[in-house]
Amino acid sequence: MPPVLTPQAQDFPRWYQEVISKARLAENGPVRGTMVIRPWGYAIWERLEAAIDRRIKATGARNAYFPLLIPEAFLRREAEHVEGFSPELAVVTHGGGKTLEEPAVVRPTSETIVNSSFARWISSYRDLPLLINQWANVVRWELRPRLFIRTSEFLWQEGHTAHATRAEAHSYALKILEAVYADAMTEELAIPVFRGRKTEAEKFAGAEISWSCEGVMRDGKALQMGTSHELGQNFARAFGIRFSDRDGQLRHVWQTSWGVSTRLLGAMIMVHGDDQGLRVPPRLAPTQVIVLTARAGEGVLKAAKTLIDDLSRVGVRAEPDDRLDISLGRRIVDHELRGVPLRIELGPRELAGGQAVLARRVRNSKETFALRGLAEQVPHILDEDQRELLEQATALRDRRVWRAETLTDAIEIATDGFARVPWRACGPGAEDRMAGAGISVRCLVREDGKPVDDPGDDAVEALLARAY
RNA sequence: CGGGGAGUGGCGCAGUCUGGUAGCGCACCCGGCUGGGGGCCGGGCGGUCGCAGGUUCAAAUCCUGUCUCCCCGACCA
Repeated sequence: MPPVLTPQAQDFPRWYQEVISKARLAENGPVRGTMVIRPWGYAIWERLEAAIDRRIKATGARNAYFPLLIPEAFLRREAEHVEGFSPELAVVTHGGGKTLEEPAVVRPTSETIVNSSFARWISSYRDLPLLINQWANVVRWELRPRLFIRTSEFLWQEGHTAHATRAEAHSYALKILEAVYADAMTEELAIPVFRGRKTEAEKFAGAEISWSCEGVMRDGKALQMGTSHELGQNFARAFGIRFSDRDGQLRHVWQTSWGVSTRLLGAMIMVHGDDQGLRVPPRLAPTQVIVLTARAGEGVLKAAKTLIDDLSRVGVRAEPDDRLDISLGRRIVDHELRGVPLRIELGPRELAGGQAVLARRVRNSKETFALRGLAEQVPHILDEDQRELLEQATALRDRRVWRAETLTDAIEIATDGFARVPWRACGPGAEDRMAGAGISVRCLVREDGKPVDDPGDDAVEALLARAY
């Protein structure tokens, strides 16, 4: 595997600098391991964010913003939740020049502060379902931050909902997993994902059931790309979120929470990146076509401008590169490193023949096209490349997944990929054994593809892998 | 907290074992050439070798102490 694909500190490729940079802990610096997304990376994120946001809103959810600081006592209300998060909290002890009577934590996630509001907002079944989402940065003081994948501060989307029944909460949690997360990952990021249920050991602190999307990186390791939790009535009881039902009974709400983060950018890099740099899916690329003028000349600049206008007219995001003071090779490499999907080269030579060279980043190919009518073909080429990226990623994934019948075989396989093994065959204590080998159950799935209602069912399989 | 490794011009590194004029690549500056895949030639600027102490005629190099950073593991979107 090309080492360049894994964002290890020792092999930061140059293109990494274009997407993200790591802010170091310094006197004037921010939190250790905080991500700073640079303009090109941010523009990619912005498109991804918009794509996810659209899908979230289509489920009926609305955006809101909640406070950054959470009274410590809120965290303590849900026993498992506080236990899960305590070690990684950043705590504010001073404010206004004085020691605070009660410390406040910087949100690691917002269940507690959101639910303290929900308790006041909900009183009737008519208030349900309440579907709220927020885009926010959160802080988790991880022992060991990892670039892209686990930074101390990260930007994400967290959804919080309240429903009248368990069944409603259940189906909503799955709708988010499927119609929002899996769909955006497949269609926008061009990354295929496994959807499944977390084991008791792996589920979210405070949840009854956690569902997740698991991606397979180029090196065979797993990345949890998104989670959707069924919180049952745990937080409802802790925060007193009750409603009068149709029958006049006072009941606790059933809740969900779910999130995806800038980690998705890490997934994009680790799945699609190659030794030439990043490859950005056309749908997410801030610039889809770079029109590169090879040499100066009266006709050339004009032809480039015309082409860009034509491309814009058919809905393609195109930009010129006419920096003739920089060598051609340098300019080409710049765009390759950033993963701009298409590069069209124009020079006197092409112009004389009424042609242009089209270089496709996804398949690393180069062909000559007639200039006339080229713009109209570009949208189709971009669609094709988007599809091809997904196909490549799917093939890559499928090569990494193997079936096993016993836990021993599965552990062997999972040291270098994914093992799919009957969960029942693993038996009690299986997860401890895996942990010894650096492996974990990424999620539980069913052979028939349906969600896992009962982990004890014969049809349930476990997906084992090493994880980021 | 456990196990490794590294601190040398702006960045990346060699030199340390075996003490003897601090070097290389990139970047930067100047001049010229070149311009269809990270340009070439020549000239230049820039470092009290993490810090403190010690040994020695002489320390980046040996000794003692100390600080910092990175990697692997444990925690995790």
